[in-house]
Amino acid sequence: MLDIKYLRKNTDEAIRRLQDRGVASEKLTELLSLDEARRAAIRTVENLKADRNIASDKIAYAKRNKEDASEAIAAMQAVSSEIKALDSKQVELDEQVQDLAAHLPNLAAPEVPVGPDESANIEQRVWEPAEYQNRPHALLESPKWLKAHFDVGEALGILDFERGAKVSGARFLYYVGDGARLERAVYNFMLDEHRQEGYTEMITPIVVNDSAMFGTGQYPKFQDDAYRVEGLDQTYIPTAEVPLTNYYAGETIPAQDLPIKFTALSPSFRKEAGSAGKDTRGLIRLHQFNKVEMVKFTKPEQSYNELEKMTVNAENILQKLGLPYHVIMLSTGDMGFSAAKTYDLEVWMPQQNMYREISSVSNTEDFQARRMHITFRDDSGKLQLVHTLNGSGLAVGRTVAAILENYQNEDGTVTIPDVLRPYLGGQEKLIATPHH
RNA sequence: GGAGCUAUGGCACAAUCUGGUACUGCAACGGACUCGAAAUCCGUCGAGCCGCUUUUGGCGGUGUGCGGGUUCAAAUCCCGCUAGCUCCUCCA
Repeated sequence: MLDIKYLRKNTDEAIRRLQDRGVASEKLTELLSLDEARRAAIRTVENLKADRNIASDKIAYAKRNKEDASEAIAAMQAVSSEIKALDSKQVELDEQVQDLAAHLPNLAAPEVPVGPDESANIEQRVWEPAEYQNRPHALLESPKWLKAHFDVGEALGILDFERGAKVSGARFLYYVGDGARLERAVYNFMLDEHRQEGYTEMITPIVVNDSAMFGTGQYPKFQDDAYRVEGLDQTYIPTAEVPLTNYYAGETIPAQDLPIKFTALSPSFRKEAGSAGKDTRGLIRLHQFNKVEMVKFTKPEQSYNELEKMTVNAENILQKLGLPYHVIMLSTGDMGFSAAKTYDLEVWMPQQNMYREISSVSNTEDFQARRMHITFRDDSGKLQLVHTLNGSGLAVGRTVAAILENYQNEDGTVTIPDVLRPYLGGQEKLIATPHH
């Protein structure tokens, strides 16, 4: 949620910055004129209420003294019904203002490139492991035997998309045998790394209420992509960002505790509405996938420094796994609803011959904190909104996909990255094995 | 799922039956006393949100778990909900 006072005072600037985010200027002018009407209604009704409070005191005083107050009561009857009518009018305006405001995206930080979509994103840096040029799939022309990750996984018998579809539907799968073990190794590795970096490990609810979904900005605008539990005020989380960030909803955090860092593994559920036909095979786009998430609560002046650190925390995972990637800064048109600034990490997929998103790290500044009412007391004792950040560290399924594609060998086996071997009993390769 | 009880400042509680300024204590803050501190005494103390404003402040509105209703007036009466506790039932 944007600060309505900022919108009032800096209307021209706000219009321009919202246009950068693809919001028509009429949305803001409509909001502000409703807000003006709302404040006028408040002024009127509050004057009446002040009168009523004084009159009520007089009536109470008279009653205590056994005097007749019927004339004053009769006069107040009219005032009271007027207040009632004006009150409901004001509540109506209030709801309209809230509803419009709740649909406005966050404003982009000044350094974020302005553009309509991903074409305006800016590459920040590229990384690849030192020995990468020696791998066969790093060649300009990929060898013929190079397979897509889902073909590698199906040939090894460790990914079963057919039975996933049979039991649940399209975009669901079973990990089988070493596939399940590899997935588990990957997220255990990620959690251990983040814990060493000072993140507190959490296991969160994976079903949350509407207020939590509103707090992080998924609701009310993006309900269509959520797995809502029918008949209940509850939703399967699209990311652990929701329960992790809402942990402190409505609370004042002791200032000396900031910054606070959480990490959690969780399944993530997304309907992928509007993605029909895209990435229909493999681990890239599923209705349910595992993700290790990082969340931070910071003081305002810390948040951009912490954003850089969190991005490095995500990059560290890819570097230790030896997976090539690049970091891009998303443009105003490509960023998520709540973000003021976002870095995406995209991992190299050699068979697709392109980078694919594997992590997204964002500073939402006080946008989510205002929706959730998360505050701290600054040095002068005043309440201030915290800043919240979130980032994937990383999407686990996509990491498995990147490993299968980047570490596959000509004989169909997959070499296990060094850092994962301790999590797999020292195993060095994935080899096709029968299972039941 | 069933029954009962509970929800009031940072904490602990009173007022609820019988509607009319939300009591008191602790904590906190300011001051007096003191070389200083403790103790004692005096004073202040409803967080947050909203509106107005001449903006280190002032005035007003709201605010007794949440949402409604009745009433001139609701902590108090009525309806619905949520959370916690106890018992029953069920369960990994």
